[in-house]
Amino acid sequence: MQFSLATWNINSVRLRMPIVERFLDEKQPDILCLQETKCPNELFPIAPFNDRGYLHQAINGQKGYHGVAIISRLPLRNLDKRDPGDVGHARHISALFDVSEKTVRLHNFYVPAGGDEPDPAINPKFAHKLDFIAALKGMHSGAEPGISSILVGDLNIAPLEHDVWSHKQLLKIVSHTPVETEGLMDVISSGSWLDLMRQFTPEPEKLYTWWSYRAANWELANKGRRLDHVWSSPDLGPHLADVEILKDARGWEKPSDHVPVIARFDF
DNA sequence: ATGGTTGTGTGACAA
Repeated sequence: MQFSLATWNINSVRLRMPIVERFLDEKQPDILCLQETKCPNELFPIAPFNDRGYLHQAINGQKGYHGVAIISRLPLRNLDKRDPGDVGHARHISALFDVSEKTVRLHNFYVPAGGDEPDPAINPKFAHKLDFIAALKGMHSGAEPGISSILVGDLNIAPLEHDVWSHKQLLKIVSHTPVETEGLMDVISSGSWLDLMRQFTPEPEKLYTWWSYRAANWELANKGRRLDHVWSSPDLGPHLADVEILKDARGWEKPSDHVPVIARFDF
């Protein structure tokens, strides 16, 4: 059987429902993980998802900022949420689901962007981002015996040289500073995570999931970064069939500045 | 080019 899972920083779920519906109709993932929903739970637009067979949701939202959600055709259980730094931000939710013979713990993260100054001593937003890296470092893909793991989301870090348009020019830019990139690569190796997006597309091929709104022509300039990620425990690696970055979505009407990433598995 | 754009929610902040 095939199973597919998508992640997308949507930058306001209510404003973007037309392109969310288009995405679901065209790609039909079994599970969609959203970040930056900017929507209180009681105002989350459930009906368009239910109409398409997504009867299960795990939502952690708040007014105005942040917010994450897992939208699923498969039942979700054992919901959990974390708040690294204990600042009251809705930036994580996790759930268990069953697919084929596997039980999977799915984590959906929205790591803080971290502001402009990459110095935790003077920039509390960067310190908060480092709290998330520390929290991720405490997570192992084999944390729960007998349960596989998938971790997705907008991690707001482009860890590899070819995850950005210019490694040299971005070394002092938040999202690609050494403390972030080395931190995230430590998380991947110490937690035994597989970086699924790089399984079939290793460096030096460029991979981007985000293009700034501020470019006059995002496509022509192509100054992208890979800020969105899909990781799994090693046991799921042999089941990975394909990873698609839906770059076209950056050109849809009223787009998010991030595009969806879809991982497809054969079980 | 130390700019530029977008969203929330109606002023300032986050990204």
